[in-house]
Amino acid sequence: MDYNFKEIEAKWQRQWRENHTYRVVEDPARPKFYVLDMFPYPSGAGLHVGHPLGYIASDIFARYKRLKGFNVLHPMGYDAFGLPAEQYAIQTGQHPAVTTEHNVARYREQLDKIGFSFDWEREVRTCDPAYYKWTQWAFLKMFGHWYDRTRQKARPIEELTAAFAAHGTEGIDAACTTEMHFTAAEWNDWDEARKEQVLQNYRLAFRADTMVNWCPKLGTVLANDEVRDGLSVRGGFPVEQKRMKQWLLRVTAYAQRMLDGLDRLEWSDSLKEIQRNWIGRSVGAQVFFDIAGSEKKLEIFTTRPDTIFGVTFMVIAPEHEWVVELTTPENRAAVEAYIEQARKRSERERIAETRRVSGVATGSYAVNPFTGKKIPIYVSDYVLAGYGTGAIMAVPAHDSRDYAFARHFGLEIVPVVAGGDLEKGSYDAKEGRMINSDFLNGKDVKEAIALMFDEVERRGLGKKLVNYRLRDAIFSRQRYWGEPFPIYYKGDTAYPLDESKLPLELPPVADFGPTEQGEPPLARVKNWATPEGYPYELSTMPGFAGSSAYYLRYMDPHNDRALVSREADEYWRSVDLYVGGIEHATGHLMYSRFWNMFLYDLGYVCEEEPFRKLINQGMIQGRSNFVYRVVGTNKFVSLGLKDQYETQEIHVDVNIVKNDVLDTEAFRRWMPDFRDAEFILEDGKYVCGWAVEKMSKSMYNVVNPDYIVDNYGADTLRMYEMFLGPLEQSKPWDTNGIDGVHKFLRRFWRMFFRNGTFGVSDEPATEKELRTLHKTIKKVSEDIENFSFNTSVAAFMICLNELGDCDKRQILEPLTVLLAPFAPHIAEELWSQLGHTTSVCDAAYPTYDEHYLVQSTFEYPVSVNGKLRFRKEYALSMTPSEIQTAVVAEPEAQKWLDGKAPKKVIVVAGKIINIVI
RNA sequence: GCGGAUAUGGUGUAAUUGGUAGCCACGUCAGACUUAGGAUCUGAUGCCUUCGGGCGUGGGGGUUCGAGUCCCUUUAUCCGCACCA
Repeated sequence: MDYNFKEIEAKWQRQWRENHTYRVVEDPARPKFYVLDMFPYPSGAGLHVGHPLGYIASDIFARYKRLKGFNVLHPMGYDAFGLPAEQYAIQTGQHPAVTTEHNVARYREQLDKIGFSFDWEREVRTCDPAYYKWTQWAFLKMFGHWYDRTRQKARPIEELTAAFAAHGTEGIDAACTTEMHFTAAEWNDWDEARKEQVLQNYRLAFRADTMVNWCPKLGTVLANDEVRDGLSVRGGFPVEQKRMKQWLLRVTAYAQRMLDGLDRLEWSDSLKEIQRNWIGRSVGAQVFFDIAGSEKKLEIFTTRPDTIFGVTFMVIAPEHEWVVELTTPENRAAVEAYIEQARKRSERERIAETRRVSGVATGSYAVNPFTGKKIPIYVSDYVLAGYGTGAIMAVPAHDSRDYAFARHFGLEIVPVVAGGDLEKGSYDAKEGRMINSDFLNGKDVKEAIALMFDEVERRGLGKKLVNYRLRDAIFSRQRYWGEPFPIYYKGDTAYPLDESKLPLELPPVADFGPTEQGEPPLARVKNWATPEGYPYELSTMPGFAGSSAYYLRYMDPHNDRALVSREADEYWRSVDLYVGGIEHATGHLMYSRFWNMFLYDLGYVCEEEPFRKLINQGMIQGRSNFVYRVVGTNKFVSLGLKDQYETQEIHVDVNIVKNDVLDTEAFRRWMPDFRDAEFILEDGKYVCGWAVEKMSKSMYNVVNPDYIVDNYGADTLRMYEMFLGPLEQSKPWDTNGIDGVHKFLRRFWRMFFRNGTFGVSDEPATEKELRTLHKTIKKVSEDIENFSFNTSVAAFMICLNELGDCDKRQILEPLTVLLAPFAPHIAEELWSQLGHTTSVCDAAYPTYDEHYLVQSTFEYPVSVNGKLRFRKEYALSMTPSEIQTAVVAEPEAQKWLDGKAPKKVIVVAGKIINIVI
């Protein structure tokens, strides 16, 4: 009987579905394990072979844990709100809900073919009102809370208003947009709208007028992680800076906790590093500089207060709020022109012109608090409005940008650390002795920094401060296909919708683009307002809103009274293993941690961190094939002969190429142009060229998992994807080589059959066979635990090579279970043929017996003068000196010793030997 | 500029974690069975060689009896951040 994977896979997939084999229920009697994949955005293109890589790895791990006796939660769902469906809707007029539904069905079909052990009864979709009710709910909670920095915890906003009413801002250390100071009397005197305006400064979800990334082409604002190199990540359209009133989440309140939490997570170092950089903590000093002829003081942030004696000018960002005030009448025209020019430049242009020095003097002067000298204040766009205070003290001697600026404008350059040559440029003086710095002279830089922190504080000039690069997340999008905000307005004041009114469902619209007035699509909805007639917010939430807490929803997906019940949360707690792409490092993985920490503060979840261990699978790139057309003809020349002709390289569909050999008949059928193609062959074959490129339709290198499943089976696909290389490494997909894995499965299958009929022998296995079995169990299990799936697949192959044509139940039965996580269909079929009536999923994972692995002897390598000459087995029980004697007495050793007595015999840790002559 | 990662046969990779480099596959070559093979099975396959051996893990140096592995240095590629004060 042949290995008919088609029949077997269809049969078992049907059985699993009918028997709800992978349904999971909370069971306090069993230990839990939560294995999660990053849920996909169901795009119109469907899955290619790269997408399931992570899913296969997590499925193997989930199945392995289940066999080990864990109650495994392994769910799947869809991140269904988002831009592509909406862009498609604008173009075609098709409702995104319709295309999304269609794409979801297609994804499901593709996923099912691969034989995943998902509990589909827990499926979630972010665009489902029953789901996004809880996204809106969390938003309302954030709106209703502020962050107490003293207690490092989110607290209800009512506690803040009570404190304000009792003693104003006195004694309150809250995360806020700008520091505010007012008394209880002032607070109590304000009307509701004014109070609300003040509270927006503290709420964790708040509305503010800020500089945002505006993408005109998409007609929406974007978060920082959605912009790269001045272009939108989705679509690649230019993004510009614009001041707009937007909803934001105060993620910066959690910056320190998110930073500290990283140390406790089992994530890769590179991923942690990306998040650390993104948070960008830096310790420095806030220093106020007097402005000559003004009561005001200019606030700056510096990490190098030791260099203040070298400050010879100051620079503020073009967007700095005091620009107008600081500009003297005679400089007004120049400054205004500069600001106008800076405003017009897109982010992209600013980056491109990074090296060009530009700026203009305001005409005002500040006073260096330590030297007492008057120093000019400039405006330049090399200072960013969004970081620190938007103003800097310039130390041209030790900062390359300040240096370039000073040179350009002929400003004084004073070195304050010894050791560099200022003619050549600035030098960053991270160490060295201070000079030109009064009381700091002769001191070491590190010492000077510490002294200056104290001195700045003692003189009342400022204080030590921690600054973060992380910015609050812009949370509104002027789009249709997202969660509506549960917010309505009375005048300009925002009010939260009552929780009992959730979900606030997304209303239908006929046109998905912005209105003529440039308002979001929801402005087209008639009566988009509360029953009382107060208008709702017109923007919707961004893509990351729905994905920030989906892992919690899987724990209790049908609960309509809570995001997750206390019981379910306390059982599943947090994700034990999360598998997904590293591209979410600064987006989803930051927002989820923030969201979870917030819910943790409020007591809704019991773990502060959502994802304990995280594996980033590598990206699967495409491997394109080429044919070479002889220019001006319809002749195609094989790779090895192409240099003899003038050829044109043409992408050819990789699906009609096998092992780089073109199926010429299929090629003729592929496109009408090639129907009469002629071929110049080598060795009777047409060999194609190849290159690694991005997997895309236009390169004809997209390999569809369905195609592999149809031709080789899901089990082969699963094992081959793992065999391709280390999980975390990016690599090109190459169908060449899949035969090796397929052959393995056929060989395994054949071991259970004799002359076409099923039959295994009940004879006891030999010592050698048992040794192979136990070695394999140990190796495969350890490799799974280490996510080294490529080597575990290799271990299976080695096992079969060693077993030969062994047909013993004692060996084959445990191997079947061992193989089940990798190739569940074939394992299930063989398991049932072996006479079992229950699923192989319910089998017990085989354990290995040390008895078969422990060696009584050890093969010692023996080298003479450092050159390894031979190996010899000695008993483990021998002492080093016994081994020495034995080694020197070996005839082989004598041969190399050549009659001489060894000068030295080296035994390290009782096992490593070298003889020095 | 700062930070992270990677570099091993024709190809994907492996290496008991400092101990015979190249496991397992792909490919290639040879053979067997076949009317046939893009099926199956067996064997060979790092490079050079005067067949003694020599050389080999991006390059150079070091530590060590012994280095793919540790240290220094350098090059290349990939990724993240980036006028971040």
